Amino acid sequence: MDSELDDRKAAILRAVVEQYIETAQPVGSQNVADRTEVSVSSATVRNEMVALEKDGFLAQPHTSAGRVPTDKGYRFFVDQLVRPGPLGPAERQKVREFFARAHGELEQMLQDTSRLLSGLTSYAAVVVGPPAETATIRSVQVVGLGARVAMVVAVLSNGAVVKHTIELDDSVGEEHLGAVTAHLAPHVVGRSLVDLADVPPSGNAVLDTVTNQATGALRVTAREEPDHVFVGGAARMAAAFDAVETVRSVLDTLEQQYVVVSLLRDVLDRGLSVAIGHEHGLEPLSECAVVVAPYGGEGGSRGSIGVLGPTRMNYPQALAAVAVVSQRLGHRLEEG
Amino acid sequence: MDSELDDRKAAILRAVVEQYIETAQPVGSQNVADRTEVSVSSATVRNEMVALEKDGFLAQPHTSAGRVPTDKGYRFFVDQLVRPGPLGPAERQKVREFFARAHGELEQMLQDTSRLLSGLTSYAAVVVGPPAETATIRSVQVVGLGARVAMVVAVLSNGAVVKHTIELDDSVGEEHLGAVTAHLAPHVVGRSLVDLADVPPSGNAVLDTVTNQATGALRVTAREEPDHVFVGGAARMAAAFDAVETVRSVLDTLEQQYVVVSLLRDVLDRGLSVAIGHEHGLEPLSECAVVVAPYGGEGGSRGSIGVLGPTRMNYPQALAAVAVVSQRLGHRLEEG
DNA sequence: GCCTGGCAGTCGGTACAATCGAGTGCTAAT
DNA sequence: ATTAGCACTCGATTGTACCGACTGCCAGGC
Repeated sequence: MDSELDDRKAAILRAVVEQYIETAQPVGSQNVADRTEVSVSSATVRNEMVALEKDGFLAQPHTSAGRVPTDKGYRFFVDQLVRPGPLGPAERQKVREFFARAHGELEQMLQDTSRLLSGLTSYAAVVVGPPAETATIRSVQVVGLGARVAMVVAVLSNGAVVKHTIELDDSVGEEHLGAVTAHLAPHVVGRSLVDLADVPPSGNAVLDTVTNQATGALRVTAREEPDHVFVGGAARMAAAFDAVETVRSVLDTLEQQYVVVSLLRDVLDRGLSVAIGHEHGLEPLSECAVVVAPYGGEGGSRGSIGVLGPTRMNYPQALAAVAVVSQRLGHRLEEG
Repeated sequence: MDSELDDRKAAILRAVVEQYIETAQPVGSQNVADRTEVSVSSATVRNEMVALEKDGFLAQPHTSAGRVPTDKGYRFFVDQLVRPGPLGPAERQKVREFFARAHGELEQMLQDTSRLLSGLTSYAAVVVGPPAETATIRSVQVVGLGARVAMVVAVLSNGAVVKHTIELDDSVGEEHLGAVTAHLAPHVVGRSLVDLADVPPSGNAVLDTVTNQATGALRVTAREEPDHVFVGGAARMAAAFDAVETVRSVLDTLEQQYVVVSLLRDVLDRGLSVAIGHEHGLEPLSECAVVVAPYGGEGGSRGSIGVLGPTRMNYPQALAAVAVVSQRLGHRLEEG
């Protein structure tokens, strides 16, 4: 394809993208020519611009307006023209402070992280918790709640807790549940939720029934427990767009957590760290770009974080923020 | 005060409010006079309107425009002019179906309930989970996670699970934790998180230290565990306002969960079920109204639900939806 | 052959005036 | 006390003119 551009075209494209990101206004040839990096006249810039437009990197909202980058233009920009970009000192400081006093529970920390990331970039941020598969069960317990209902609770090695209620037969009394716990625990502790073996029968029918219910419940949590998603700074999307209808549809999508999760997963699976406009298939987000990164090392539990903003987002900044936060978060989770 | 209005004034006020709720346009005297309920001329309506405006029930955006209800006008409307209002058959059906197949975990169900309520009203909905105080501990366990970190997990009678990590001394081994659990459990099971007694010392220094850490951790969860809040349909706020800045500030407030919780609590404490505009102190929500109801009976765990919309919300519908859902949800939670 | 200055042309945005019309307040008549 | 009528207000709409920021193209210059 034509994804090669000579130096001058590249410089012009860069100028347009940077300018447009900054001002949100179509940028004209004069404007570009004034930049020191481009030392040709506006007429020459215009000529190059028609070429860039023909190749699909730029577009014109209407005749006699400046040019605006297309998705393809942004793509070239992030792929070829942009280094990760440094984080400002103020932001560095924020990150440092955050991780210095980051404390406590996994979920709370992930939620706070999404707020941090949103604050750093002033876009919406998403943090997907580590999937249950990667953690092993440290402890399991069956607890009676009411007359005929009990709850299976398992503590995982990454500090998450999963639970699921089970319906009991009338014949099961509180006293059986302790036995079930005792019988069940040795066979599941140390394993992951996804590779639970069947527990060998004990001979006692009641006990075995409940035990099977419990392992079944655990398997269910592994399968249908939605990956925990934490969205921070959704309100900032309102500031990023001025069409209220766009805001609505973006927020609407953001509320469907599984959509967000699979979006991030898709992007990562395709080996990308940025998806722009229509590149991800989600129509309601076609005016958005996402910057994604996995966190968590090989050993520990892996998850992903992302920033969602308008296609004209500040890519260098977003890339830097996502990179730093994912790295620090990964470290943090590994040390427990 | 002047909170008494003769029948005609009341009828006119009602007409203005209903019309404005429907069209979002200032409503004029002619428009009101055309209504069958008001059988006087537009001139008379005008005369009454100046009175209503002087008394603060109506306002004029500018001269030569129609009238718009003030917060006080809405207040009179909901207090005097509106019966709870029936739920449409389609909505009834939605509610019925929802509770018919409502299943599983507490948190999931509350989240889904917020979606339901939002769907019924097409405003944003908030569900605040039952506070930890009302539930008693059914089971407690201390589980080692890493080298020097353990987790205290307690299962509550309402099906909630609270957890908190504690830092261990080097000298504490995995084998101690079982002993701590055994020593701790009898003294806390059956009690509420808020009235934990100190556990009498066992004589073993290490064991007692960890036990105290564990009870401390439990107390912390009771105190600082934020009430769980579930917001549904926040995106619908975008459709309710056309000023993007309003949308932003409302969403921003909605993200600060503790603000939302205390808003609902405040309203209920004042014995209200509706708070309009400036009646609740939150400036960013001054263009919003909330309709609130507690759920959960005397015995069971209590929480609250609410609908957040523009001041010109459809009060009859919102009141009906909130009433029905809170009642059904309460029943549902009592039966477990 | 590539750049560039110059120029005609396009088109959105703004400023201004005229007009329209919904709605008001007031008054006089019933 | 009610109402018909009327003068008046003022936002919204329309039309016009104009400005200015662009573009595309062409002809002349390096």
